[in-house]
Amino acid sequence: MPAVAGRPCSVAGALEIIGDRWSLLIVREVIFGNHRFGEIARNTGAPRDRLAARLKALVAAGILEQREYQASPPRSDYHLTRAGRELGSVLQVLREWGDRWAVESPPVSVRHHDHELRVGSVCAVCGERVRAADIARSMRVDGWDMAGPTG
Amino acid sequence: MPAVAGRPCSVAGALEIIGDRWSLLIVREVIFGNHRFGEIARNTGAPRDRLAARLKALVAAGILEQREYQASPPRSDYHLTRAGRELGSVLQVLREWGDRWAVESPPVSVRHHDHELRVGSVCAVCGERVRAADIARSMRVDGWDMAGPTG
DNA sequence: CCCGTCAGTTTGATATGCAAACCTTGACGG
DNA sequence: CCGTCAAGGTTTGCATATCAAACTGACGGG
Repeated sequence: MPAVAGRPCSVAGALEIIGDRWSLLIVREVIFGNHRFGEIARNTGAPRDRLAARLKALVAAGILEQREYQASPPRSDYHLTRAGRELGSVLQVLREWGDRWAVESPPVSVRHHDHELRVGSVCAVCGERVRAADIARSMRVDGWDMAGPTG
Repeated sequence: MPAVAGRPCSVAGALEIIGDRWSLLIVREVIFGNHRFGEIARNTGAPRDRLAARLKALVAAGILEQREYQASPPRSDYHLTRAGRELGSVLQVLREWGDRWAVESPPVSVRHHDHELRVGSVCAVCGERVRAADIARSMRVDGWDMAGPTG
């Protein structure tokens, strides 16, 4: 019996960690250079108790690390680990989708050299642009195929 | 006063639409070719009432469209719109992150031509690989900069 | 007639989310 | 001293959301 219901899948696994209402916004703020509890609370709009709980969970999940920047009274801020930094590409893609479909005009400008950044997906192996037609999926775990559980 | 608290941002806007526990798993299943209520319920593990509510919301948000495949008794299935299809790249990136950080070994294999797909980000404008150091951000809305509200 | 399928809806207990107030340590001002 | 303020949370009390499981209603087959 699997630990969780539903198809075993890395997307589900990822969402288990960062798929709540505030995690990605927290990571966004840390990427933006806002490392302190108060800054993150203000800029995300998250309730303080939720934020405290999520920060704790993200530290436990290895996405953030907590650094004490003064000892007395104890004050700490939050920095990205490698796993956290790699969420940057998730945020980029999500931002582009949001720019197109969720807002009227992009509220945040992202410059790349001297032009606006627009991310595109390529296959890192062959360098080709990724198109749905060139992709084939299959399940690697017993008891599942693409249609669902086989048992 | 803004409609929602927190920084105005496309990521927040996107999460407003697909940032709940089930939406991306629903889209995943539809991409996988599972279009019916029962299939999606079984393969995501979502409770049926939540699923019904999310499907309704995703249709309203223009991510899915509902098609009646028989009239009596009325039965419909769900298909992706353009906006929904474009969530594919979000899922790809999220899957890669999950493969690296959320699971022990990738449960789903994605083949591109004759090799395993690994997505990489490039700038669609200049073609260069995207690196954090080449990126500069700024807010386009009054009252906010990268540090937070200026008011 | 009875059973099964499908797409939801209803129900009732439980968990989660929220805003706001509160706590603690210390710095600063008078 | 005394009051006030800042930071980083924690506590409280209430409202809402979520869940599993049972139910509905329209069919179709045997």
